[in-house]
Amino acid sequence: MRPTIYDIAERAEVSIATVSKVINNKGKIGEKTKQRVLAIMDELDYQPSTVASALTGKQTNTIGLLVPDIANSFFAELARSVEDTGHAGGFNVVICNTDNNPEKEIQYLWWLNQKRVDGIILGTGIQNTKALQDFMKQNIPLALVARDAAEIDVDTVLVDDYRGGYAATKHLLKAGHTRIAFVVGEMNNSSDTERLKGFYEAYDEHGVSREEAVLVQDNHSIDDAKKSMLEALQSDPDITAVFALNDFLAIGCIQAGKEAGRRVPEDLSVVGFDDTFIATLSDPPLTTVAQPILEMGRLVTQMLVDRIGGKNETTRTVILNPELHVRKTTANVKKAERDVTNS
Amino acid sequence: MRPTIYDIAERAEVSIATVSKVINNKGKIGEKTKQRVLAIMDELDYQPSTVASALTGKQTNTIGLLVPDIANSFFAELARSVEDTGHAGGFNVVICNTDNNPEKEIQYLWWLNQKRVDGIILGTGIQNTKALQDFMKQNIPLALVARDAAEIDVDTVLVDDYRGGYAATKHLLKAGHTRIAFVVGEMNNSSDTERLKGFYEAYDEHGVSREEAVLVQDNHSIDDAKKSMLEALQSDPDITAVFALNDFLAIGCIQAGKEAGRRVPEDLSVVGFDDTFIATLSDPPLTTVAQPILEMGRLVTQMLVDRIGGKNETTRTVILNPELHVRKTTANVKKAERDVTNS
DNA sequence: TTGAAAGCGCTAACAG
DNA sequence: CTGTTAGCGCTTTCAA
Repeated sequence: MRPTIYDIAERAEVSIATVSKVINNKGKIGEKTKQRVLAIMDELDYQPSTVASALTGKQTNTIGLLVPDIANSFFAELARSVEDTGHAGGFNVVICNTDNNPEKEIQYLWWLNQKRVDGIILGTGIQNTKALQDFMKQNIPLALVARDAAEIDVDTVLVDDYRGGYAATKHLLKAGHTRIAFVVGEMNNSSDTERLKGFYEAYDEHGVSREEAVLVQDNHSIDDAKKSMLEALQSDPDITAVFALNDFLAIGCIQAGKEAGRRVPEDLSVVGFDDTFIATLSDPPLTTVAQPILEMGRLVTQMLVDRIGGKNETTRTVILNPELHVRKTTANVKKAERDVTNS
Repeated sequence: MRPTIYDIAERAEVSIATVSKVINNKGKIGEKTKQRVLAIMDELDYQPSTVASALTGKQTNTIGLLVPDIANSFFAELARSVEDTGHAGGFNVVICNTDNNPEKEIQYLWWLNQKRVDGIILGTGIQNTKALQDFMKQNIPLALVARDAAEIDVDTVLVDDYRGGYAATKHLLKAGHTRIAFVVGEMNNSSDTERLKGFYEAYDEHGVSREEAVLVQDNHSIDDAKKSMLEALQSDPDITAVFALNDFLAIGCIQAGKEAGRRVPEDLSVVGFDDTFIATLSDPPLTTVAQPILEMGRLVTQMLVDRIGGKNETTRTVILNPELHVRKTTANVKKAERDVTNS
């Protein structure tokens, strides 16, 4: 069996209290005893049980991370950043895939609570606000990332989605596009709605009627986006550009464009969102609104760790600026028309 | 504060032993008391502390997963599968990114041990065999996935890398390619060496001299692959095909090809490995040797969970068959020559 | 059926 | 400086 603090105490001929003190480097212990105890701990491969010390009021040094799907690059990259930062602070992180399923979200929350994790990062929308507020009575540190939830008062890190939507749209509008497809998932979270607001704001500012825009909803995968974009392109050939709310959907749109015989970017401009690695690997490389994923992960984790440590009193919301990364999937609409004529 | 078993017992006017029994559905308790206790637990949002019960001999219901980098799609998809399967069995999973760094590998192992996780899945090469064997004295259930380690006796799930390498190469050879670049990372694990063996075996079988092959090593990223492939292509224009050991590297090679003015697949055929989602999203879609990632994750996790539960006595090694998925990045070399002549 | 009591491995007063 | 002791929240005999 694994050695316990008693085994160490016995072999070192001291009390368990003394051993505990050298483990935690607390109180005063003679240098000699300390060395002796240390030597024996080493010899026996002794490690204090986190389980036992957690029971006596200490932490579990574990945090939970809820995301819709870790296989989605955005969340994978975010998780990497969270884990790195947590690791640096002595924390392990347990991942939870919610699939945006309200029941799984709540279930995971309670599971983590039962395991006495020290804190939880929510990278998934919590649909059931009531249940969440109930949960918060447990008083376990929470932090939000890439999600906004005005109803609850917790540390939050996100990107200015409104500006992101605005920037992407303006870029397209300036290139002469007016009939733009807005390709989105469920449109059930603040990110989506904020981006749409920015989208419309740009329309207004350019004096283009919002009627010109075409909303393409309910896209949950590359294939969904491809399919619905294909339909949109067929029923409305005037569409010359698309703004997709994540890089995956954008890739689907590029594929749809190609399948519909539209060259990208000459005949169809595409802008994505997130700037995960697939944006650079796409062909052509994708113009997209970049979220500083790694920084977001680092920030939330740091905020959560600080809160666990009892620092920062008031809750904070950090809003980062998204940045439009112009690559090769967007072109001037005039150029597009000229090309079409020539071919 | 969170309610404890004592609070429940008090309110229900029974002993904590009774409460414990209804929690675990053990022993015999009167239906009435049972209902009363249950009602109170519910009312108080009571959840037994995993920490406390783990201290009294029960499990933590947590497993660890070590991977080089969760941001790498192969491991992200694997992690998703592991988490799903674990979740179904009542386990949470904590992720650990090792970056293939021997020190991090060992450190994580001991961290997890200290937290008393019930088992660990190794999806990363453990370079330090000695340290690993030392660790195994802790007697904590271990399982390997996508890695082979003949030195240690643990449950293992992997793909037949030899066959995978052979299949990919044969596909290229049959298309008339002989000068093939073998693009690999560090070549420091069994997967890589086995695939190389399969690669050479195909050469031998086709009566092509192994001298024809060109090894391109030390590629750790898309950019690495792109760069070294570009160099290879310039210094050796006779190369007409490449076999890259993962999809990322393959994408880099496609990019290199395009940059070198080679059309893919007409002037350069590319075969990857893994079949992560980026293979379908690449342009053209990537021909690649598919690993059944989800199944692999499901299997190891199930094996580990079974072992934790005290089932399966002897350790097992499950070898899955890789499958060549032919898509659009490979073409006949003759056709390539003809095309070149025409243009 | 129910309960009393002894631990699980560790921490934290409080005494010496 | 070092040791004694009382818990932390739960499980598990063993009696009643």
